[in-house]
Order: sequence, then structure tokens, then C-alpha cells
Amino acid sequence: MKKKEHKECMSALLPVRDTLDVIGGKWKLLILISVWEGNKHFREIERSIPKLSTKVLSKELKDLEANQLITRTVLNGYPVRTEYKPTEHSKTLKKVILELQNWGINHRKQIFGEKSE
Amino acid sequence: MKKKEHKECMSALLPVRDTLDVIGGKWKLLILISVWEGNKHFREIERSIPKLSTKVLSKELKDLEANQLITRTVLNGYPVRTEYKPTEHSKTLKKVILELQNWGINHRKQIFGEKSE
DNA sequence: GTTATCAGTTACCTTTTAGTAATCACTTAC
DNA sequence: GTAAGTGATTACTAAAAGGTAACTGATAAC
Repeated sequence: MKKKEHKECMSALLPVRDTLDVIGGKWKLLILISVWEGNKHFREIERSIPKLSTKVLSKELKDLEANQLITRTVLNGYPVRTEYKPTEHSKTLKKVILELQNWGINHRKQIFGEKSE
Repeated sequence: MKKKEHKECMSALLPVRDTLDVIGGKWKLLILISVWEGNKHFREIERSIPKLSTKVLSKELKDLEANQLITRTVLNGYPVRTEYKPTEHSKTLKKVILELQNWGINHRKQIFGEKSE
């Protein structure tokens, strides 16, 4: 029966959904890359990404932390400082991102190449 | 300088963004899978995906067609029928989806496994 | 005491996205 | 002629996402 196949496909979709939730959205990958590059502090990350507001950054950092892609450490000092660092787990994303990138490049070729036909 | 690296990362992000735009969102993959499974007609696809409205389906099908993941053929007949079919190009997505799926599965393990620590 | 920096939070408003329901044009069946 | 099925579109509404800007509390510099 077709229904069964359908259900299997659907269950396969759940992890896909998870992944897209983790890296999807306008800012998540930008922020992750910024942290991978070595930006550690809130204002530093904020300034490294144009048009990103403190509110959104705050929310996205929480999400990334909840997904164990970054760690947050509060250093007590004169002006309170926090330190964000990428986790080992976050590095496993690089392969996925590369795959998405390659498909995107090929897709562009496909779309613009077929235009003339 | 760090700025240069940053810019390169950012340009690598453009194709990633493209890919996420193509397959992201709540319904795109569900619809694509439905078409891969052999559902050809508008109502057929609509009925195969619970909670999907005609409005959204209509919009998403256009997007998928614009991205050359499906083809749309109008068969003129008594009740007008249209036929949606997956393209060869759409099949190249399967590898990407598998990658997303695998990462999602591992990510779940990571999140739930680390809870106890 | 005023200004500035750090790391955010909060309230408010706008934009985007998605859902509901009605409608259109056409044809078949009764 | 009335209902039902085809493939949609349109208008209206609700919910989610995103942006703006002010503000907190602490300290340090001037």
C-alpha cells in the first residue's frame, strides 16, 4: 500500500525538520559563522553582522545555546562580560552546510542554464 | 585580516541561503515528497497532506515549479486536470535531504544524551 | 554628576506568513 | 436546474516573526 511508504517518508521528515529548525531562519548561520570566526562577545557578534538587532541576537544566541552549538560563559568583572564559543558538536554542521552550499551552486546553474531553452 | 575571511564565509552563505529558501518552510518538502510518491493532481496532493490549504498549496506549487523541481501540465478535458510531476533535477535534492536527516538524528542523540551530565 | 561601555530586557509597532471561507468557470450526473 | 468535482484565486483574519527604541544595573573615565 502507498499509505505505508507515505508514513515512512513522513517520519524521515522529522529529523529533517529538526535540522532546518536549528539552522534555518535569517540569522542562525550568520551568527554561528561569526562565532566560528572567533567573535566571542555579545557586542562583538552584533557589530560583525550588519542589520542584526540586539533583540534578535539575544533570542538566537539562546536557541543556539539550547541546541548546544555554542556555550555561554559569564565572566564577572567591571563591565560584565560574556563569552560565546562554538562547541565540538557545532562542527558536525559544517558538512551539512557544505552540502547545502554545493546544491545551491548547482541549482543556480540549473535555473540560469535552462532559461535559454 | 579577519574581515576578508568573514566576507568569504558570507559569500559561501549565499548558495546555502538559496537552498534553504527552496526547501525550507513548513510545506515544501511535504509537497515534494507527495509528488515523488506519485500524487499528480492538485486535489490528490492536497488530500495527501493533512492541514494543507488550497491557498498555500497553490503558492508552494508555483515556487516548486519556478525552481524546476516539478513540472505542471494542463490537460484539457471535461473537468480541467493538471498534472504535477517531479523533475530529474528534483532528485538531486535527495542526497541533501538525507544529509539533513542524518544530522537531525545525531543532533537528537546529542541533545538527549547530554541531558544527564 | 554626566557620559560611555557591557549585556541584555521590555514594550510597542510593522511586516510577513499562514489559515478560513467564499467564489469563479467549466462539465457531468441526476 | 441543482449538486458535485475539477483547479484554482481573492478577500479577510489571525498568528508569528522581526524591527525600533527606550531602559536597567553595574562600573569606569572625565
